[in-house]
Amino acid sequence: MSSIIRPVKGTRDFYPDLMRKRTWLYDHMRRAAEAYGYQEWEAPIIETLELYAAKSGEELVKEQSFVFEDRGGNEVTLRPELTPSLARMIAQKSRELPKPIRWWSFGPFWRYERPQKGRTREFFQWNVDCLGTSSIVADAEIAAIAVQMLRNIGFTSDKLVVYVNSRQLMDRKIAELGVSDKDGKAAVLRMIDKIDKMSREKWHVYGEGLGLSSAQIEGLEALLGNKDLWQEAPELVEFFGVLENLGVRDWFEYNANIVRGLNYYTGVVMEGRDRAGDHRAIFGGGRYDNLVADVGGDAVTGVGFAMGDVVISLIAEEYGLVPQMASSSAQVLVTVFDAEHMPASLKLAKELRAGGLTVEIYPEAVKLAKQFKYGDKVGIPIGVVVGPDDLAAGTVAVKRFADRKQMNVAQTDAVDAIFELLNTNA
RNA sequence: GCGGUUGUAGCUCAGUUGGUUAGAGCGCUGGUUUGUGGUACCAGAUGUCGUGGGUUCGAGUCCCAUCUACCGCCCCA
Repeated sequence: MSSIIRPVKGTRDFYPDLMRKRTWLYDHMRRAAEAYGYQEWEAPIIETLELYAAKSGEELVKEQSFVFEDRGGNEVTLRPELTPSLARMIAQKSRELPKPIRWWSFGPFWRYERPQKGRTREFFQWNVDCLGTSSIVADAEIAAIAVQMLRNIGFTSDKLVVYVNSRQLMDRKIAELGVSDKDGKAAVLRMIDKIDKMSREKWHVYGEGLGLSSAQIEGLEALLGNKDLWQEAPELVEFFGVLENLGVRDWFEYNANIVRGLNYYTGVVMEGRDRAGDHRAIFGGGRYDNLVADVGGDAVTGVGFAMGDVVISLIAEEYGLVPQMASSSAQVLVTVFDAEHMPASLKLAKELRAGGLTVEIYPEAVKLAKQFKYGDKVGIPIGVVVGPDDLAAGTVAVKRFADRKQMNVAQTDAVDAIFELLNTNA
């Protein structure tokens, strides 16, 4: 046991039980994105370090990415996020792609951090982005898609919430406090991000450490406590208005504390959370109007969000929203009466498949009880038996496990009979 | 990088102030039932007690180290 080679720290082995849950999430993500006309795409999972160096968070690139040299001596990184790859790909084709560009993606990402609850080193992330339009409708649409997915899996707005803020608004307000240089503003944004994580005293000390006066710190505090601040930002007023029309306004709240860590955000920023506050952010996103130009392309504006698979899975499990799913994808288990009847079972399985059913055959002539037990255990709804009596009569025994309903039907009618059983309730 | 918790059967765990052959439930195998699973009853198999050292007449239990997973901090796309 202890000699089995271990998996890499922070990775998860997707055994079928877990894989089914991931696929379940993926299906809901796909449905939500496609409902709004988004196209699926994918980027490479390794990129040059250079791609991230400019615009992602500094900590992210320097300390939390898997960076290594390839055999040619080039520095490459396992992608820690998708948006820079998106910007790069858009930049390459920005003149030929019809706008708005509506794309979604789901794939693996890596961050070299200490694994904890809701955080792994390899994780899967759903990205939805709309580029080539500055309309606030795009910001709201992106937000609505995230909510759509959460609704699809059974969440309601009393459990989850999306906090919203505007980088432009905060920029303006911070400038009004007398912080105008770029680095100073970035430091204040980080300070805002920390307000919920430290005591008021510590937070004040932290602010003083940044060189802020106590008047400035108190001003900032008042700012963050102001629930109506959004009314001073036309983009937020409009944003909430569009959400109203899209029918999802109840999921959203203004929150001045939300600024998000990424450096490239320029406008609306958002963060999905559980209202109970027991978990990390479910998704995060915002508008990034300069990113495509920053990787060398024409100016193409964009807005998007990313949802990791880990936190949403934890919360969905917590609220009992993940359905029980059968292990086997088969609708029918063809049993084997004894070794002599194996050919008859194989032929029957072939015919059932030809009739459009998914079929597992039991590969050994063990006693029927064992075969039935197996079929029930892996979640196959129907079992069939072809024994000597059936063979002589040209029939098969068809049984629905759920209610033990069993009937003998002519072999030629088996497909219809099974579909009938599958389509009626036990 | 810092602090803490943890590790005993396939799984979830119990195991007294250190004491002789390490237990339970679930699961698994067989049987009650040689053409039929979910319940019930009967029987059975299964352990380098994470790893390496140390203390002791004696260690699953105490000490040290180490690894793993987990929980915080840091950071967070």
